[in-house]
Amino acid sequence: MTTREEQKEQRRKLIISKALELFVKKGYSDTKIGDIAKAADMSIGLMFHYFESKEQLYEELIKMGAEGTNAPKEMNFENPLTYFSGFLDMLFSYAKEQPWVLYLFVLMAQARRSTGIPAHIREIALGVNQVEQSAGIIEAGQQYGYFREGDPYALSFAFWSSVQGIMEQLAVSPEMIEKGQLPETDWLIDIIRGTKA
Amino acid sequence: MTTREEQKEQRRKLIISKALELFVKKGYSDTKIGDIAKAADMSIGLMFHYFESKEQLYEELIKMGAEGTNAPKEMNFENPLTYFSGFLDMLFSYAKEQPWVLYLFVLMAQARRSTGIPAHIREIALGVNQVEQSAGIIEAGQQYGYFREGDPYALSFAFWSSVQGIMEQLAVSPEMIEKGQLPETDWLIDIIRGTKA
DNA sequence: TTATATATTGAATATATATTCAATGAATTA
DNA sequence: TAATTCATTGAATATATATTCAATATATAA
Repeated sequence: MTTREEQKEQRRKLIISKALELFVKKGYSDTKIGDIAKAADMSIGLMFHYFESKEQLYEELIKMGAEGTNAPKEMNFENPLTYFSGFLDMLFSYAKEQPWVLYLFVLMAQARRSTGIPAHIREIALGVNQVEQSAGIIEAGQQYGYFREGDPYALSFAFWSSVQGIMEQLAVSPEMIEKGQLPETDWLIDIIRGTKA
Repeated sequence: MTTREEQKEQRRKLIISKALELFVKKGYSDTKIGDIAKAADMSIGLMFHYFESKEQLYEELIKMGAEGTNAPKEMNFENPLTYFSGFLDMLFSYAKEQPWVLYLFVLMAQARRSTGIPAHIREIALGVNQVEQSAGIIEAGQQYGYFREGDPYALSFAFWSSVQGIMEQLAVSPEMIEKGQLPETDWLIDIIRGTKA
């Protein structure tokens, strides 16, 4: 038997999780409140009992993502390459077990790019931008030969945009995950590492 | 002095080009007819004089893309790697001069992925899918050491999803293009080529 | 020049969908 | 048990936006 508080918390989590999946797969505007309600098996009216608006629900997800995807900042690593490979390994391993981690990553990327999203929410997503930070790591690492030659910012941009493209596609291609046809970490690392012996 | 026919043709082209840019930057649903009308500097009513619906306008763009992005199929190449590098070179060079080539590429990619798009239009976009075709080329090329080891389909998927991610981001980041911070072809080729001496 | 066809507009309409709300039932508390 | 608070619903409302249309201006044709 669940108490009312627990019940409420579970409901909220259910909505959050269904909404996340839908937002990622259909985008913010194409995800209708009705879609979420149906996915969570409840009336539209009830949705508004738990979240005051579609926008606020979306904002809550973005805030979760803002915390979650900040993780790598705190990771410590032996050499700068493992900063990147470690993050990718995590993402790929979660892709199978806990797709919501992957979904959150994709959600953030979409929010940063899409202009159809309420400005103040987009700001939050833009605050978490791996490109800038990684450019610094790449620049430093280039001196020791960890990374290939080239504009550090452009390298960082290429790497993260690629990761984003792959994750976005994976999010709507469950069969790739089931079949075990996930890209390998090294393939992507080679974008920034370049050709080594 | 322009004749009416020419005038009409120019108007259509203007609408097409503004719509393409907006669809790519904001997505199908977030692009309002009013946005296109404003961008093309005409009334909403006039839009409907030239295109019978937003959907039909979008479909026309997708059909253009279906022809355009088929191009590499006809390219002949000395070794299988130039099949990919040639396509990338083209895309990057057009990114500066004729962004609409890049836009068309992105539009197709988005249409393939997004479920918010009318089904019959999405079908058209799905008909042009580089992943399948490239997987065959990669598989064949692997035997001669042109490509790295690994599931050919997964390699193709990784490559094209990366390209897509980069182009999509470039489409909304004009400053990257202006600053000349475009990724280099080799960086992306190394996803499938791997580490060579 | 006159008549006809096309271009253009702004206002009207239709529709989808977010949001509100009054009513009802179920759980909690006194 | 009685009173009160919370959960839930379906119907009503508000709003945004695609689409239609009648009216007007401008170009072409006779």
